[in-house]
Amino acid sequence: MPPTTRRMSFPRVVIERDTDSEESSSEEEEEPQNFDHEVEVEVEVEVEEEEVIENEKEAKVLEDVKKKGKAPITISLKKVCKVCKQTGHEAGFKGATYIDCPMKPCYLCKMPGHTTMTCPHRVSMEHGVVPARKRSTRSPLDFVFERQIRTNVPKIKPAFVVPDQVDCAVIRYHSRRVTCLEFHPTNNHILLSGDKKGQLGVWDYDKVHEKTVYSNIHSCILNNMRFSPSNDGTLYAASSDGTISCTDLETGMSSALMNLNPDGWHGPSSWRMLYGMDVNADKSLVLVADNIGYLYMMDMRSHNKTGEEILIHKKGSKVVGLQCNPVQPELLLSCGNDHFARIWDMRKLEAQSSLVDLPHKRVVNAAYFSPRSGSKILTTAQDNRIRIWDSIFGNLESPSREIVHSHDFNRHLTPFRAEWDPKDPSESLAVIGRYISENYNGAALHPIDFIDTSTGQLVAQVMEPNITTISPVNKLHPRDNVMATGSSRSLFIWRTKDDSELVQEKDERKIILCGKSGKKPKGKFDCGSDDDSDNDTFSPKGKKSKSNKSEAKPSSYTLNKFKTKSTKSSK
DNA sequence: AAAGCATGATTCC
DNA sequence: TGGAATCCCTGCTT
Repeated sequence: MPPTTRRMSFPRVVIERDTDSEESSSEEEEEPQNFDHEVEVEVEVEVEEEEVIENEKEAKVLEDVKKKGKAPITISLKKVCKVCKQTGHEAGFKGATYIDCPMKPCYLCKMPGHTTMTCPHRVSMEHGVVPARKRSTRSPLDFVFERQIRTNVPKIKPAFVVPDQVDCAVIRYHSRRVTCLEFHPTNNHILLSGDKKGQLGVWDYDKVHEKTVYSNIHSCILNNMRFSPSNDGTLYAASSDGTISCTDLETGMSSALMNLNPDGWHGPSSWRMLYGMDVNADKSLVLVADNIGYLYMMDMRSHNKTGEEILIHKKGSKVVGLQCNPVQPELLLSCGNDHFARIWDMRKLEAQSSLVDLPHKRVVNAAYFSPRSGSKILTTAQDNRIRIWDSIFGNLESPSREIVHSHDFNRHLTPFRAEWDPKDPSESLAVIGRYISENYNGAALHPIDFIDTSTGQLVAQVMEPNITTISPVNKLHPRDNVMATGSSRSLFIWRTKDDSELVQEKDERKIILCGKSGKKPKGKFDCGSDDDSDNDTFSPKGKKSKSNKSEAKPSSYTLNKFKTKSTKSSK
């Protein structure tokens, strides 16, 4: 299947400023940023000329120094690479295209000797995602064996359905970046979102305006949340404040069930945080793990801790992911900062007793069993590789596939996690946001990638000109062809184009602006009042139009800045 | 428009 | 072993 291409036109967008005062709290006064699309102008620097000038300047400096008879002070007037501090090249954005520092290893595959632009993992596919070569550490017998075991995976892969169009959004809904998302297990239009500040958002994206942010549940990062398997109005959340919260979504009442810091703050070295979390319906347990390698279990009925904590990862390292196998709930998968993902048998859980250790080259952000058979494992590591083990019953010595994909660690971003599409019967489609940007007709955009993990092929990359921030948090709906994205502080709901047109009468999107909006509204998502620039087309109208030869795209497509419903905006 | 800040894994000593 | 320096395509503010 060829990669799904970008949409050639974008629908009209209805923007509404949030009127209720439910917006998430935010200390600072906020000002919307500009979003006037300035098309990239390629500045072709005449290097030689510049060098001459610089040399002249340098010579002058040297001359002055000589006159004064003092020891020469080294003043470099040459432009210096901000990455390696050497001259002769410069790293950074040239328009919407990022130029790597050639002295550093490739930002994509991390190998030295080339840059992202010429990375072999990018060249063949134009957009940076290709399969790594399959490792040949397995014998043919392994594959035969594996085929016998994996019986419940369909032989013919159905066509993937990709939600590729933003249907509605809440902009600046959270007061800090979004850290996790969860769809309501039974109510199809409810999206739960957690943020770095510990706030919990509940948004009915069908009735777009129905949204709440709870700000008093946690005091810092909400790392993971799960619904109670026995009561879908109850949500558990694990936070870096060291507590598990249990929230009744009807009443908004919340209680802390576990507190790893009962004595309060005694400095960063003693503060405990909760990261990984899952629920085990069979055993009626909430499983959580902390920042120093321990696993805790809590009974969901009594809300009491059961048993002692168990060291499941290297002491002192974060355990960021926990998941019980969907088919065999006594199988537990964990992953963390010690560069391992591990499989455990919950019937004999103790330190050092893992069934399997899956080594990675860097921190493992996430590890998931496949959603239906539970027999595959998908991990996301900070070495820019997605790894897939095709069968937990087969040879687990090395991953079945490693897919090079840009999802680096950045301390200011929520860690990326590749997640399975729960609706894909073949258990091969996964979604993950992309770190490095693509020059998209002059705008640097960060697509969300859909990857066929059975081949490593990029199935689709979805993006939206108005989302200029990176989208590390993405969740596919368990039943509908819907995807939720958390990008910076905003939430987006994507649908497939056809579905979207069924839902919306016209080709219209509903965008709700939250957060304090300050003075003159102007720019992205915010052309509400007087900023009524009719220039909605986004085309290389630039001055020296020598840019984008390679981007052989239509000369213009409609960007449709998100408009207000108010009378003024539609011309 | 440029600079500053928030702040986590890793490396180095 | 532990603290300091380093970092890199961020996102926001002043």
